[in-house]
Amino acid sequence: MHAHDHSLCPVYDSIELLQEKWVLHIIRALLGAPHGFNELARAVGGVNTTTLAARLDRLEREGIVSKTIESTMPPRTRYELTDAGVALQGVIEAIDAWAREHMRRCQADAVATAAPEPTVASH
Amino acid sequence: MHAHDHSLCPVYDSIELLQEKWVLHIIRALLGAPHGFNELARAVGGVNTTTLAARLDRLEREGIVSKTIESTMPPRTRYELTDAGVALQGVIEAIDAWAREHMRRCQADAVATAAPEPTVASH
DNA sequence: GGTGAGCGCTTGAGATTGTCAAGCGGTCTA
DNA sequence: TAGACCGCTTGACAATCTCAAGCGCTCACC
Repeated sequence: MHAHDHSLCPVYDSIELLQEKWVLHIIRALLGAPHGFNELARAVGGVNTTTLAARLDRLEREGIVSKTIESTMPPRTRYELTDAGVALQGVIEAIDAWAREHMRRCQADAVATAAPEPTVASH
Repeated sequence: MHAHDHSLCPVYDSIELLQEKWVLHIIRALLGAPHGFNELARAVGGVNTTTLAARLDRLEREGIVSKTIESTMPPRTRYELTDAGVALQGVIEAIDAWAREHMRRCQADAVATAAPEPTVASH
């Protein structure tokens, strides 16, 4: 692996973390509410369980997500954001704002003005 | 591949775009100033030229980066952010803010928090 | 005037990362 | 008693990213 000079810059490291595939999607989903494993997979939409497991593992080690086993049998787990995780709301909101402004793509904005909530994930 | 319901959500699409490896790094570098190709590679630190070329190509097609050929011989090109690209500053700033706050990593700050073990809820 | 370093990329081969399908043991709903 | 769902894991495969090298060319230097 490369050990470039940038690696002591926290911003660089954060980007490194956040750009892993599905990470931002996962955080966005979790900002809405805690989720179980398969439930989260569905909320995110398109991840396969292998990758999801790997991401959650990393995010937990990084202190962004916390995992609570509510019961082993029947299996029930809860993934939710830690304080550090919730703090990423600012990032998601910034993306959200940019998207609405510059990402018209296929749609004229469909659902505008429904929620008094500040922008976070809704399906 | 997947034609999920999510794919008409601009936020989902934006995340898809921004999480491609090196994209955020590239934008961050370009927020500082326009760059030539190799110069940009150095500023980003760690990208290889193959990937960088692919990213710039995509970002240009998405209208985030603009490429200006200043001279073909000697070769000199300038990559810079479009208005839509500059608008991503908010995203980078949000990441920046989060990083400073929650990305201790190398710092002797790792006291409380950071619980690797899944906490088991009993009720 | 010849050497070397720089420019903006591209190529083909290899390493890394992400995906798919299937499945384990179990419980809960019908 | 059948089926759907739970939280994952495995092993085989595909997509993505990386490496080293190099093309044609110009410039700064000795």
